[in-house]
Amino acid sequence: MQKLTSQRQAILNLINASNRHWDADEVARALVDTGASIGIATVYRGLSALESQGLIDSIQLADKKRYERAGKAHHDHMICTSCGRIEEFSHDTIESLQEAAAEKKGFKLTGHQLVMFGFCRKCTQELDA
Amino acid sequence: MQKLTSQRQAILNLINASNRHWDADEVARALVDTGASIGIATVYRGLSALESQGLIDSIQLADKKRYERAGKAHHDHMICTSCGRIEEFSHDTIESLQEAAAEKKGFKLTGHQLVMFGFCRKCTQELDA
DNA sequence: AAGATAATGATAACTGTTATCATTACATCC
DNA sequence: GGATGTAATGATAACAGTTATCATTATCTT
Ligand SMILES: [Mn+2]
Ligand SMILES: [Mn+2]
Ligand SMILES: [Zn+2]
Ligand SMILES: [Zn+2]
Repeated sequence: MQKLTSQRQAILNLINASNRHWDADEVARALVDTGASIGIATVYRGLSALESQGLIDSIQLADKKRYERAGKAHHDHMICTSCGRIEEFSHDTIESLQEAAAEKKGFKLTGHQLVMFGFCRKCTQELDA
Repeated sequence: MQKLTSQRQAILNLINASNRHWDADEVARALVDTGASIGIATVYRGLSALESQGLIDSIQLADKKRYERAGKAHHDHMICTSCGRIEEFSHDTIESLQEAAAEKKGFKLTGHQLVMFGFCRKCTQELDA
């Protein structure tokens, strides 16, 4: 991929302008809502092109892939199964212990994904009330 | 679910008899190969019924769900992206640091999944050779 | 043995995603 | 500026994994 078309520019701007974790459909709808014209296939291709340029990041959740802006330091995710809120966190010790665990098994790591599920503070309070 | 049918028994026996991580299709084919007659829908229903009984465990990978026998202690997974090998590991400190990270964000954890990707020892050697 | 209920299996339907392919937009060279 | 090669677009088909539908069958309880 070489051409940074107006569609891909629009996708990139949208994602860069927020801290959300977008799925392909949300991106498409948000762009169409601003009056842009973009096909869903173009969104999928654009997202994966932008990701392989390193311009955006992604996490693969159970059902679908979600994209977020790049440039933040590495982090993992905590997902509220009640309201869908996605919280980011990072923990250097966890990261290095992962490396250690891999080494112990003779694995050469290329990546990892740690996802934690539970209830965010707000949802916990609402459920307790 | 209350009825332990021959089909579900067969699924359970198959999974209990190995350390593999099975997807639905593999289970179906393995059972058909032994001469059993079982529909793919029944396999899906059986797997999820057995899981909610706690009789088998699962991990949700990017593309599909995989089932393994229950009863092993909690562990996470390391996957070789070259040969598909799935190695299990557990690390108490990582587990408790996860708890700590969640608490810091006000999250009440209900579960988590840590998957590491890379090259297993064998594949690393083959690639170096 | 009956009756109630849950499971089965073939298949349709659904979701997220990639492939196809004709058309369009860019960029480059003349 | 115009021809030409190349990559992107968009509508839509296809695909994988999974769940839903529904008539039929098996299992459990009395
Ligand atoms: Mn991490
Ligand atoms: Mn763990
Ligand atoms: Zn929440
Ligand atoms: Zn390997």
